[in-house]
Amino acid sequence: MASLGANDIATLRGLGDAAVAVRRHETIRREGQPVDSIWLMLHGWVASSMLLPGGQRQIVKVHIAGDMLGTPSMALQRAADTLTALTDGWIARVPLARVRALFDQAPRVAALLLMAVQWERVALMDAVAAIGKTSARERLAAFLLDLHQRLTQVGLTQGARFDLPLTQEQIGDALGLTSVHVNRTIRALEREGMIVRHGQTVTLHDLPMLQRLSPLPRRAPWFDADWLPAAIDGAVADAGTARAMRA
Amino acid sequence: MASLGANDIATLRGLGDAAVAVRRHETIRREGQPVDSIWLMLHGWVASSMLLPGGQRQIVKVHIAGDMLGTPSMALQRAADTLTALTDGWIARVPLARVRALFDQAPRVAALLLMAVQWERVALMDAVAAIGKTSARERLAAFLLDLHQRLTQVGLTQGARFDLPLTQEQIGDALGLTSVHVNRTIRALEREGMIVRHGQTVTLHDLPMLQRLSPLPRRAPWFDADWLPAAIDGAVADAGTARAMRA
DNA sequence: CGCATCGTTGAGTGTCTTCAAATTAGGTGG
DNA sequence: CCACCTAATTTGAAGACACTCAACGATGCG
Repeated sequence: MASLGANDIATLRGLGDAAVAVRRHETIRREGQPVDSIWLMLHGWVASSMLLPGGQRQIVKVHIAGDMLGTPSMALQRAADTLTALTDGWIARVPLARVRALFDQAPRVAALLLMAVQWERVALMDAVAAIGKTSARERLAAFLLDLHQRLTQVGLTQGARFDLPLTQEQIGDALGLTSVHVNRTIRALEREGMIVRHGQTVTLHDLPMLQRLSPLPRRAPWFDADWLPAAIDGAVADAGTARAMRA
Repeated sequence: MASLGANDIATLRGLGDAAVAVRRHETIRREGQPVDSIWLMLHGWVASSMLLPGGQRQIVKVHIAGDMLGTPSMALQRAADTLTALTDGWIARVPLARVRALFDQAPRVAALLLMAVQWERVALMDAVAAIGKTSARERLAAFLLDLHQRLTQVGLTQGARFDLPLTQEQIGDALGLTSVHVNRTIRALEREGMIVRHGQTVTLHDLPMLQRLSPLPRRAPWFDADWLPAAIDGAVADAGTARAMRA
């Protein structure tokens, strides 16, 4: 459990209802809707986005397998973000009441949940810094490295290669850029030999260079077993949950 | 407790050590340092900022009285953000062990803490959207409105007027702009009669217009007593804590 | 009163955007 | 399996918003 090494997404579904399939472009939950549940992401890609009055869409987070979806809005009356499937996938609903119950019945899991949320908050701080202060090149490098790292943790990379099922417009929405400029930036990195593309597949061909270009540090999580309240419902469930919380 | 109406910052300090004074420009905690505590903010202004390799500084959050400081880094081995006093003020340290204990001893407070953190996460999502997709004018309007609202909740506004002890460079660091452009934008809003300044004092002279300009919605928190686990240590402490958690 | 910090303004530059169109890829039905 | 249609990528050219560099003015503190 300590360092998120566990590998059973299945046990994590102890919290959730039966898995449900979602299709590409499908809206899981729209912003403004009342909040009554969160979701566990079992397979596929989902974007959490916000629509601005001017019609622009900002993707706030790109979710992958193992992530928890929609949790920020649990402190709100109406959801702040829209959850849209970027690919076909599988999700499992978790009624908020079940999350609530964790605090009484599984304080250890509740504490892990808090840590996971704080981790997400740091990721958002990184995003603010990247979007606010860095160039398109740097932002794109950080974006690719972050995805590579997260995908590696759930076994969805082949070495430096991984599948990136986002359109350049969606990448732009995530990075605060237009699709046109995303394209130019991607092609520049490609021309310089830092990345290689084949269809949706991206290979980080010069990782050291990309890391030098990225403005964001790699962060070390701190899941010290001693920190947390005593276990109640067994290490297996915890391991799965911790993995889910990586989102 | 339900809607954060309570008003005793003092009780919230039940969690914290004795108050400590900080002076303007003083660093409370530097990024990269090991994490062993958080802080409650009793008085003054504090910036949470991140330093990028290029030397740029991004202010990720401007903290005011009643906020909790440094909590995102509790999921990390080393702190992600630097906490710097923007004005003289008072803070109270809370060892992480005491936060940990909440989960076993006061699940209701722990649940409130999670909600407060999620609320902060939404604030960061708003920041990402604003910085990523909006103009300097819109961003500044949203910034002023947000501060006005938060300051009002802790009784630090006089109607539409409040004290804004940030330099234009600091405002720029928070909004992803240079101080020069912040200045031009502020003066434009001023020229158009939306705001009035006297020294550090700002008056939102045309609130409806500013709200129309701001790209961010006003968000309604959801602190439903029923949602939370049963109270353990009394409503008074909860009220104070909830207020603290607004940060 | 002098110095440092902060605010203000001008002029020129650059990164990214907007607008537009051509090319390529992907998916569906015949 | 090809034809077609839509979605996505790619490229060009022009424009805009915000940045950089620089200087001057105001403000406040010691």
